[in-house]
Amino acid sequence: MMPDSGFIKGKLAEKGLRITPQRMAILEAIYTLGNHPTAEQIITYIRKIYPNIATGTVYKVLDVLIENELIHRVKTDNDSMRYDAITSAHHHLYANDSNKIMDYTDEQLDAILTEYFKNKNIPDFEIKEIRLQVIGKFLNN
Amino acid sequence: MMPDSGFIKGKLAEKGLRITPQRMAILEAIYTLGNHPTAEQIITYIRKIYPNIATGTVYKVLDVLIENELIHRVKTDNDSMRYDAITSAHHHLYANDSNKIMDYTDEQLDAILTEYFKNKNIPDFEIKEIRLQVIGKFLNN
DNA sequence: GTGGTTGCAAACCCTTTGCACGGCA
DNA sequence: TGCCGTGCAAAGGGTTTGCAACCAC
Repeated sequence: MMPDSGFIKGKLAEKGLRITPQRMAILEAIYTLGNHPTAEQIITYIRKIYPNIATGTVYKVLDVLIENELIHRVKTDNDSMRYDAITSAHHHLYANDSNKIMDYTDEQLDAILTEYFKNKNIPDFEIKEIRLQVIGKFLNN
Repeated sequence: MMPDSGFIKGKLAEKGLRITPQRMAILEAIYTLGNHPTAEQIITYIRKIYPNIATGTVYKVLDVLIENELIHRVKTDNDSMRYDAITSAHHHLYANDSNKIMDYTDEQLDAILTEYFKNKNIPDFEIKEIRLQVIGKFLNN
């Protein structure tokens, strides 16, 4: 996936964020890299065409993007943080032997969970988001 | 919750682990502290009665306990690691404004999820565990 | 113009590691 | 007794911070 710069610009503008080359590069990197890149992977990718970007800048921009809900942060039990462009609600499959993470989206599952929690109604807790982590391993590879 | 030392000893013995004062203290601390303590909270708690325990030892013991499935490691998006005595399969409620974590156990939910994934059967992926993270906030407190 | 952003490098913090000593089985 | 476990202190590594220069708006 290689979004054009208009798409990326739009995402930033939508949130009233200042458009800077760094922010565009970082957001584009996350969309392009796709598979839940680490900060390091994002930095490496961007430096190929933009060698001067600073590590600190990347972390600061990532924080801004998270605050503005343009990306998510994903963490596993024995891993550094990973970043993830927000497209729609989705769940994750974790392979605990290979550190791979895959998205899992299924409307039926979301419907089941919503229905379940509507009936359960946990007292004094307001649900904002439901995330499922499915842990296991990928076969044959 | 304040488990007696026989209970703790049993847990270690069950797994064929050598019984040492440090291991007993750490496991007992996790049971007693209850609410998903951080390593630091565990260390502080233990040092009150056992001032000489080394930080490195605590981390090493925690790793051993995890490997032997006596405890779990829980991670949130903006937090250091937390530890959790394993009692039975359970899910977590995260409050993202207060860093609180609560356990959530419900057999009906587990049944629904198991049923769902049995029918779905994700290709090339063998499920070991399903964890739900419910993110939101606690009301009135 | 000016307040939000960036680059840089040092600081941070939690966690891990190596090694000699000590204590459980 | 032999070997695993512990203490200690230093190193590690990803992330954060402070500040001056810079540039989007």
